[in-house]
Amino acid sequence: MLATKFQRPPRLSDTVSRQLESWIRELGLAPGTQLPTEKSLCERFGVSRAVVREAISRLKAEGCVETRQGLGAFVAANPGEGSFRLDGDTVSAGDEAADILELRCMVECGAAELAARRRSQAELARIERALDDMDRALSTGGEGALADDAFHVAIAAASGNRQLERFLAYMGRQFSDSRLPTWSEDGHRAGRAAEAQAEHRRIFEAIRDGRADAAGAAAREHLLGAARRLGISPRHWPAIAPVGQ
Amino acid sequence: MLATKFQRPPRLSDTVSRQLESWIRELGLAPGTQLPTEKSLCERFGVSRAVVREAISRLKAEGCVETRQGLGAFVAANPGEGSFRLDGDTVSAGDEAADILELRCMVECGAAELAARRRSQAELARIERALDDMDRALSTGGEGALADDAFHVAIAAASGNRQLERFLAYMGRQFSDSRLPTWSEDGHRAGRAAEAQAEHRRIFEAIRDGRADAAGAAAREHLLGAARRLGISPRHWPAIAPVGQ
DNA sequence: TCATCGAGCTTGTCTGACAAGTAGATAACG
DNA sequence: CGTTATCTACTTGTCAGACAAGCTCGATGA
Repeated sequence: MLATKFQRPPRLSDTVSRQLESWIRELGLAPGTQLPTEKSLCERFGVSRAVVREAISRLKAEGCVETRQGLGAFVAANPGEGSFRLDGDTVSAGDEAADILELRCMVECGAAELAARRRSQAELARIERALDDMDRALSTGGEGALADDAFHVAIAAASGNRQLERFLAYMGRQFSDSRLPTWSEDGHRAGRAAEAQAEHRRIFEAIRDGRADAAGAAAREHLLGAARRLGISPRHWPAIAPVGQ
Repeated sequence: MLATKFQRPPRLSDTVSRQLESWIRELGLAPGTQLPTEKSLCERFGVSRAVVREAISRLKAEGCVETRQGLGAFVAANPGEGSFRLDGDTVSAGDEAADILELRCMVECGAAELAARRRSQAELARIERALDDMDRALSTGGEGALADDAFHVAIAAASGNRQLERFLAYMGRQFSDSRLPTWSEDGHRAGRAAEAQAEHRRIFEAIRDGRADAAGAAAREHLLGAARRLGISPRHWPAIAPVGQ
């Protein structure tokens, strides 16, 4: 099934974009250098403009090309540095996990504050639904990690800031393991799940009541609690606790 | 010149790809799920097939969609897994520029607070050096954007959080244009450069004196000022101003 | 029952056209 | 002569319609 993937003839736009990319890299074109026009690329590669445009569209998505209507296409400022990545290996290492948690704390607190200011009824309901799901998981001893995820995603969405939402979603994915110790059987028994849920509820109530500062503080408490439950608390971490006091 | 970036109307294909992406994530479509056909997407978004194809091409490049000729388009195995990206094109749309600034504000304020707590003498000196460079640029009417960049990078480094530093460096790259209106000839004449520099100095002094809250507040003021200088202040933005009051 | 074929769908590619934005030359004006 | 306004040529962005290539599935026939 997947084998067919490898014998499928490559699409023209892929070929062109690959050639263009290596062309840029090999010639070491400086950022800002203008690329040939679409028309001349069509002639050079012997393809239609649609293909060239799709190839360029891909390079744009990869961040190594920018285009301006009426001007042309240019080598982007930082080819290859177009994205931010927290790679999985570093996430587990002690200090870096703490750093990431700290970064996440800043953003998550900000999201909670904004959510308290801007939440709509629908978004509030979505947050509460996730909260209820976790309540159920708590009473049945079941799996609550998914609802936990949904809870944080819903808060990010309620912040009304799409970029913030995307960034937190990204961090959440990288940190998906981090909820296991809380919602595992052990976590239920040791009361970690109940503890986390209490923190969740405080965040929700503050957002519901529109108390931005309280929401931020509750989020901070929750992240601190998460760090404790994960056993993370190196030299760096404690420093952020007193923020706002 | 590059400042026009912020008022450029977003391209249709960007809008479509963005909507498609959020659509996929919000519905939580499982990997392998088939997407609507290009034709129906055209009707749904009211655009031509070329636009839909470019949007999909972009999602393919981002790795969250795969297509098979004769079959259709499908949600990829790991949608948006590997990295986080604020791409240059989406930065242009007004609301999104505001969202990014808002996100940046959270992180930059946090960095300033941490820097005030953790700065070493060497890091402090590095910040001051960048500040002096900007002073020189100010008095000679010269170019200060590079030193401006160095200033913020130095603060991020002084936070002692590597991940935070990397993330701010990434955002700084994406936002490199944003300092032009401040340090351009016009910016010098209109006093924007002097204004920014005064804000810089307040941040530096708070960090030097170890006043974390003041450093955070000064950073917030600076980001608000930057937004003002860029002419960004849509519905979203003002809400973050009163944080901490 | 089973192999074959074809209609009808999908994406991939091509073509030609027009709209929108920019830079540079040209012309008009003080 | 210098400055401003306009116009032209060129670029990317978008549209429309067509055909090619690949896939699914049911009708057809042995």
